[in-house]
Amino acid sequence: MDKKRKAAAIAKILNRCFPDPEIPLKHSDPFTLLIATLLSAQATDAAVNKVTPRLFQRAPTPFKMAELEEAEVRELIRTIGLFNTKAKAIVKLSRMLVDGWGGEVPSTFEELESLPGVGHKTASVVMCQAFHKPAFPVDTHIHRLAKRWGLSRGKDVKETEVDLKAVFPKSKWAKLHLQMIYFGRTFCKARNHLAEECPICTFLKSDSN
DNA sequence: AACTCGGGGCA
DNA sequence: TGCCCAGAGTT
Repeated sequence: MDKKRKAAAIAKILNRCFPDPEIPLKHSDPFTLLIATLLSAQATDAAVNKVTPRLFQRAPTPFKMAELEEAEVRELIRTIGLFNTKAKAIVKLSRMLVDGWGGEVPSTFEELESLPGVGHKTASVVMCQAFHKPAFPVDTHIHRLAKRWGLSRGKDVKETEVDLKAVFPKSKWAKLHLQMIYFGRTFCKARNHLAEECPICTFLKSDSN
């Protein structure tokens, strides 16, 4: 079967496993989602959810966040990995939003990626989850799954993103990003790959291709 | 391309 | 304990 048919079958299985995938603060405003996504780098949902209530109570908007001392932000997110780097980025980013964008989060890749602490992956999450624009955030989980499923031979996430965009319809990118991450965390783990219990591995094996 | 930040998860 | 991670920036 060709890759698009394989991809469609995989998407169906993912929908069954994770019908309504969530990320921290997915349904919030763009600023909150941006900060939560930035905090999520190399960290777990639980760790992020632990610090965001106090952080956003103290500074719910770029204007409020821009007024905080870096030391206070660092203290508010102290329990998260990379807290020093992230605190610096959050304060500077907020001040940039106030000075250059009237306190609004921009909705283009170029503008988002010009902000400190915001790379292509974080920008992609904001683009598709906050602004509902076409983007497929590809991280190391998704990179690994795409290769295991034979949907990409990309040697980095950049190449994998191109390959995945070619086989999945644009309307599904945002949801697939979340579903694939949860799937990678549950079944196709980086280490200790649970191939016997993995519904997609089972499907691909049973299929003659 | 390699290194660094950093607490947490997992073997 | 040691290695890796829902990345990004610097050298």
